[in-house]
Amino acid sequence: MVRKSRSTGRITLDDVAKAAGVSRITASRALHGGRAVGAELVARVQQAAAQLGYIPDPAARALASARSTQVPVLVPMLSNALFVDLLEAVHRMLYPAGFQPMIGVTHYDPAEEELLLRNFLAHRPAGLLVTGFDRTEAARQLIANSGVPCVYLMETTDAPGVHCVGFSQTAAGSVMTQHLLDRGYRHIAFVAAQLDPRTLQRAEGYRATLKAAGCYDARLELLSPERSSMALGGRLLEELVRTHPEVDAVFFNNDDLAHGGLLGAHRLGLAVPSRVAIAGFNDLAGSDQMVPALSTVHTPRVEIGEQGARMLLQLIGGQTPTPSSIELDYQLVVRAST
Amino acid sequence: MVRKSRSTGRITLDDVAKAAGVSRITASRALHGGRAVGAELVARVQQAAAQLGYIPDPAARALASARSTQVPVLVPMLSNALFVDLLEAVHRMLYPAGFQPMIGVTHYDPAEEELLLRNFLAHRPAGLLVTGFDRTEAARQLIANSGVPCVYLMETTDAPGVHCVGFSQTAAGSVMTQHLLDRGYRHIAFVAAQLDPRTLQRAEGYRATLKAAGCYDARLELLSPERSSMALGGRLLEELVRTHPEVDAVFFNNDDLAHGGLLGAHRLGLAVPSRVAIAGFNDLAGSDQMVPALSTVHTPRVEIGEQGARMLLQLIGGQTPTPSSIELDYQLVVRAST
DNA sequence: GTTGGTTATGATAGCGCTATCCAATCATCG
DNA sequence: CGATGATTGGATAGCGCTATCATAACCAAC
Repeated sequence: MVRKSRSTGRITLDDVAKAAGVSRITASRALHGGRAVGAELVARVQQAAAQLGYIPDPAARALASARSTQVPVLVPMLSNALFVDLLEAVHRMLYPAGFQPMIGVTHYDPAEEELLLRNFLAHRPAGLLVTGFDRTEAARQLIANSGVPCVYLMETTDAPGVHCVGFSQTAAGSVMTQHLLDRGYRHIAFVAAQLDPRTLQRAEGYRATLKAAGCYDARLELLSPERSSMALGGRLLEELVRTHPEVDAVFFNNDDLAHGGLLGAHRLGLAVPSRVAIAGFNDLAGSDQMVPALSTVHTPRVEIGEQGARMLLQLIGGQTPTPSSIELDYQLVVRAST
Repeated sequence: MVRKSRSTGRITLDDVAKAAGVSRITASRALHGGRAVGAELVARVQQAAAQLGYIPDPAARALASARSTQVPVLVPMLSNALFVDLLEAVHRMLYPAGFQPMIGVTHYDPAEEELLLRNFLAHRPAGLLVTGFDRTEAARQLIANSGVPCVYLMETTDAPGVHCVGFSQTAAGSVMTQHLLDRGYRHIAFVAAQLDPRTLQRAEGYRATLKAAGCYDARLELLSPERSSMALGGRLLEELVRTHPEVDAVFFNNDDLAHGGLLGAHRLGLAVPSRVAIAGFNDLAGSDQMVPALSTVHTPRVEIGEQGARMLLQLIGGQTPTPSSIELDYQLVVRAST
């Protein structure tokens, strides 16, 4: 079929096909391997494509095949280094496999996530990576109805048919609390900001562990809806020490809060850990540099990104990954601050 | 024209047009405003679209119009909070205007940037935001030949026809150096990592200012190709103090290095600023929380993002922004560490 | 040979949308 | 009042690619 062009001078598959002396559809198959093509033709087409500098038009491919190579990755926030590490890992896995990760930032807002999802799904993505399970019912429906393979990151569930990679936030919260108990602290505060579900799960771990030890004091649990930051960590530590001077250890729910708390303690002239112990969560860059070095829980965000991406690639390839839910290990990292 | 469908049950513009009793092209124009359409028809079409839950297919739009709504934003690194702030600002401006910012991370690697550019340009983006001017010749050509409006961020140039928003890295480097001189320091070291062009420009400002004051000592200039990090900052401070004990001030090229340096000084038992003054660059979150609080240069990355995005929107709209080069102000922030 | 089952290649027909031209209507003006 | 131009709606023809079905070629088995 001959076609007249209103075209841009762009090199199309037709040009490649002509140069290789084959039909357009054969050129397509030779380049993208939809179906068997003779080895000699494949070579000829690939050479022609390389020589002409052919670049496939992703819009046309998406339109014709009802699938793009895009993979939206929805994370709550880029200012949390946790998610930057996660995104790097995801990118490292997906990009070489021919997929285009598209970063979407939800700002911890389910409504915003729903909007992003709606927009991204219009692009007919190859797959989908999202953070956690906390979303609007509409968003859930969008994912389900789209038929796009989806892997959930950071948290896990046993629900059948749900593919996820994460770790037990609750258990990780417990472990650090237990460590503080083991060290002999008895007035252990918990400080959290940005009260997303994972934060609350860690709080749950903290609470349960202290209750089991008979040391739980609700007044030592500070949950702030504000955005997590060093400044907030400092402020909350100060508040805590002023209103509850008996506090002898503070478990900050995030390393940035803990950094701020540690520095706040310095400002107040409180010795760490002798007057007050400080613990963090996530083991972000710099925690080992603090003075004293920060005890924290190292979370497997890189592995989550890698394994989540790998699982998604399997789903895209039509395989059924087993297990469908992967729970990874975290690591208690004991340093000088406790 | 009637068309048989191999379709997916997706709601198309045809469905909307039918429901509104107009032709497909009129529906398209009513929704996207390419050309004038009667007010009553617009209302009817919009209502039909809303009622059916119509979502335009971006791939089809891109294919038919040779333009998508995507706007690649290429930044060197997400682990530098600077660029996260920049991206947030860009997103805030572009998204409500109907454009889809696509984050691309170059890892400070021109070859990787070129690859990203090649891939992104295949999507026929509406516009392009890139960091600085340091790229491969091929990348330059790609941008120029694509005809896609492009705004350069972080640095500025007077070259005609180049649209850019940034600040003078050199001058900002000078200002902090001058501040240290004014405070009476005479053995001022410069510590940098990740030697991108902007870092080198700041080094240039440092060098020129010290030379003018007759205080320049090349041995106090530490340029490390490693990735910037707190750990590196601590390590380099230690090295500096060991090999050049006369050093009385250190200008770290980035706040994260400075944080590490400050903490390194603590570990070594060096009083800040009396034994050694510490200065940073960028005024990242937490610099005001350090003990002592970190003197630094506040850089206008949020404004760069906003104004860069605004400029790009003008270019996309066919306007010619004046001026084509915007140089923004930075702020010397003097705190206790100097 | 003919049948039947595999490949390997091609022709055709869209994917869902917009560019472009054309026709119809209406206001403006010498 | 017809000519002119501006404005609004529609018909047609693709954008660049792949799904789908048909066709041709080949080999094994009766």
